[in-house]
Amino acid sequence: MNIGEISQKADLPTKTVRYYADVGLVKPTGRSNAGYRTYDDKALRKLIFVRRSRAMGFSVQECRKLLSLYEDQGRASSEVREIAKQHLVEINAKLSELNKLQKELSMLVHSCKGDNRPDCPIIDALGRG
Amino acid sequence: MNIGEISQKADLPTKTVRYYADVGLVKPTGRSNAGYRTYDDKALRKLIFVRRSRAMGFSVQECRKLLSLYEDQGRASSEVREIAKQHLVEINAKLSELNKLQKELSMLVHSCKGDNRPDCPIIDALGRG
DNA sequence: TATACAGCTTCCTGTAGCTGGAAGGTCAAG
DNA sequence: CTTGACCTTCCAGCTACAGGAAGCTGTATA
Repeated sequence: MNIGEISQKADLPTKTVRYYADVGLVKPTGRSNAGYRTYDDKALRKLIFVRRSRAMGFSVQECRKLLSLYEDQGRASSEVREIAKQHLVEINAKLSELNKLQKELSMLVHSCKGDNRPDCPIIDALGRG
Repeated sequence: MNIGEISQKADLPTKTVRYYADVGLVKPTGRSNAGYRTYDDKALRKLIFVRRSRAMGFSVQECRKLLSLYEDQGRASSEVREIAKQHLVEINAKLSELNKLQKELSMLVHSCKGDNRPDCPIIDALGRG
């Protein structure tokens, strides 16, 4: 497979596949005579794995680790679980922060009449403190 | 005020204050003979306004707009409200995405025993599809 | 066979919002 | 006079790519 084909199958932009190759996350299986990157089905599975991991919010670094565990038939599931748990902690933190933000901002939006007068509780709230 | 003093009062790193000056968000009031940035109380209020806006998740671009509205005594509150509302939409989108993620990942973490055996539902889930 | 056109290559730049560091000038205290 | 804190500019790096230029390759068609 050339990069275009695998990009389609993995549902990733070619730019991204090339990037993953550059940073050594998923390297091409080989090169054609003309220098084209070539990929096999195993690489495809890896790319899909990475896409899904990224969609789960794992960083490229984390994907690197997860991928090596994915590859390693003898790995312990505890390692994977640790990464996922840590990630979950971060997600929860972000979630509660966003929730706070949402409450505060929606309160402000609702308290603001949004008319032509300059009186605006949103601006006032941002200016205080 | 020199940059150090205003940074403390505004509760922002000097690097950040300098950055805001560079991008023209909050410019120093003037320069001392030695070339030191100098700030007055009005600039301080602006910096605090920006800090709070950033904490509310507004981008620097949005802060630029909000700041000009903050400065403009004759502005209509509807403009501010529009920005805030749009921002709220984005926050809500992110929130629901994160919620989905959280559910999925915590399900995976709970279904994974995390022992020394290589059998791992997390990896399996990432590998499928 | 010429030519068009899609697909591939590398390399460079830019994004957001800073942060860290190097090299060097300035200011007040001891 | 020296020390040390504070300031300056400039340059690099961070994440995870995206956009684009210049140029080679592969195939289909006139």
